[in-house]
Amino acid sequence: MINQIDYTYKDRVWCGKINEKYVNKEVKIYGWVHRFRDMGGILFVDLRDRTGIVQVVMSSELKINKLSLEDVLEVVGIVKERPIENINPNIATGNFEVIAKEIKILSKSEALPFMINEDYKDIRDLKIDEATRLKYRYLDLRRLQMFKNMYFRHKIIKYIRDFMDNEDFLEIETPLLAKPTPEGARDFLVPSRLQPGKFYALPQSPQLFKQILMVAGIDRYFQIAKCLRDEDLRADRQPEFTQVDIEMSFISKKDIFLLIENLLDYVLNNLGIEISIPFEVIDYNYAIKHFNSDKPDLRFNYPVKKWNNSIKINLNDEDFDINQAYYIFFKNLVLTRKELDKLNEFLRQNNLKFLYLISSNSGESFFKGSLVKFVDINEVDNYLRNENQFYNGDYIVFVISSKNYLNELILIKNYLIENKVLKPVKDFYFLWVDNFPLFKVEEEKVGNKLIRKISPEHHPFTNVLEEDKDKVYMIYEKLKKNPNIIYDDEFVKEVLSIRSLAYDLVLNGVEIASGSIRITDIKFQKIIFEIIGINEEDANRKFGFLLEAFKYGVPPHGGIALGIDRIIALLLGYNSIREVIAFPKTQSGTCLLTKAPSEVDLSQLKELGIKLMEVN
RNA sequence: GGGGGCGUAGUUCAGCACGGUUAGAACGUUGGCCUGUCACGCCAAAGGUCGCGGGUUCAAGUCCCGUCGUCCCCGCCA
Repeated sequence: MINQIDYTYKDRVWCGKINEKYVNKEVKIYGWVHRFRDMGGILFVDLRDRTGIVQVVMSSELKINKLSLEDVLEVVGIVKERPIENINPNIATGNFEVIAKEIKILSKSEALPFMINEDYKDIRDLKIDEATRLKYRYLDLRRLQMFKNMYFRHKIIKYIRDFMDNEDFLEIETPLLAKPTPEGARDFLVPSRLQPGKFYALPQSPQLFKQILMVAGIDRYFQIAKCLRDEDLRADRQPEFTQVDIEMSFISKKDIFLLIENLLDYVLNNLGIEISIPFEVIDYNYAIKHFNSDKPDLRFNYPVKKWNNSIKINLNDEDFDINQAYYIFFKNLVLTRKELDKLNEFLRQNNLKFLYLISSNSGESFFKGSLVKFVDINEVDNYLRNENQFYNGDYIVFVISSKNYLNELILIKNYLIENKVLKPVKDFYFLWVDNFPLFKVEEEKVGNKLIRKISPEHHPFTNVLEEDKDKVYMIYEKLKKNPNIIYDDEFVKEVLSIRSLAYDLVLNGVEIASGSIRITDIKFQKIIFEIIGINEEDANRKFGFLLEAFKYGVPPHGGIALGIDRIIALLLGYNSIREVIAFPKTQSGTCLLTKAPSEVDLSQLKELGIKLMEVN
């Protein structure tokens, strides 16, 4: 019998941590049968726990029942150093093995729905359908890779809490049963039994509560907060996701930037990732103008340049307008023959007009591509030479054009990135995008009429850049005089030109945080509400408690929220945040493990006063 | 709401353009052999409503229509 008396969880010896200090000592280990090799008289078992794998050697005298993959074992044995010829350099414990004295099968496993011991060499290429993985998520999570993801996530959150605590922030839990908010994303609704006909909403974010906490004098708040939005899913969007929600009083934008830079520096350094702070800051307008994006990926910074329309391209194609022609210039881009062929194929398939320069072995360079017949090569060559300081035969140039010129150029860029032809200037490129507009103007078709509407670009509590404040009063007055002025394009331009105190943090072209300095002037807040079409009555009904709170001494405050799922996925190199979430939903919002959402008993509905109706 | 990809053994895939043998492979599973393997090896076997429904056809995994599931994208996500 295995002696249990003096053994506590503190004495646990992990499979992956067997090392020289255990040699010739008796250990008790627990784990799952990762793989086994039955040689007849001797049986090798790779026993796995979350830390790794160790080889257990069993002689035939042990007479244990037949093993299956993923049986749960308790093994008592002596750790031995392996003879040199038997060392396995592929695993961390490869110098050692456990010679079993006693073995207990704690639990048997049936044949598995998919293999989880496949993470070796070329078997790594085997892919399991994600739906199958999600249905048996507990098996999927047993894989060391998935455990590492969960561990990384745990550590990130732990270091965030350490840092925030150190900076005098309080973690405060805000309610999950909250007030429905008609603005923004669709709410998940929760019917109230005690008040039939009324509903709670699951919070899209703790926004209003954290601002109330500032009024409450907490001053520095944060929360690892679940946020819930009933919108369509994507690889980087789940209906519930986690944010590091932060709010501070008596600060400016600079303080938020500083805090987040220090936070990420601290957390990532603890995880062995070096980053440089402070992060670059670019203006929203600059980003849009030069990258056609409010979240540019500056790991691959290739500016788009306008084509000089005096350099003729004699192409008869109604989609091609030389006055709309742009080109992108990839520095130091050298393609192999194979890469070039693949790129050609890609460009042709996407029907792109292009021209590129290649250099031959003899040092000569010449142009190729679908536009080559339609240009004067010498003229183009001279032009590019003058325009681009570092022009030489190693460079490749594309000229394309259409109404969607930027999208097409970005398509090429993305293709080159995906095929690893373009190399990132660094692994993790953080970037602040600052001075977002305060408003956006949306158009909606009602019948065959186009309705224009002003709405907040960030959210209605976002403050304005001080020097643009007068503009807000101006458009407010104009709208009051004539609500139809919204259909005047000059007026819309004016509305869009108003800058806010809102900012995003971008990592490798992905928005990972978003925040703003808030409005604390009740009068100004009311004007904003009016501009975005929320009248006084609506405002009081929806946000009256916030306006009321602001009457009793509100400190200037602002904050930010970081999307933890996205950050972790990016740091670990995943496109999908599902790889870093233990139990994610599919694109149709179902949990394949539990089959949620599901139908409910009629009695449950009755209690809530809810009757289902047909919806087409 | 829209566009696209995928769905064949437990798993990963081949077969489908151009319809025509008994639908194959690898891994896994089951049984057997093997005392130094480590992606062990060897021998043998079982395992399929080709997602589901309908249509075309003498004949459908293969062609057509619909539907369901899943993945990617647009819309949407203050």
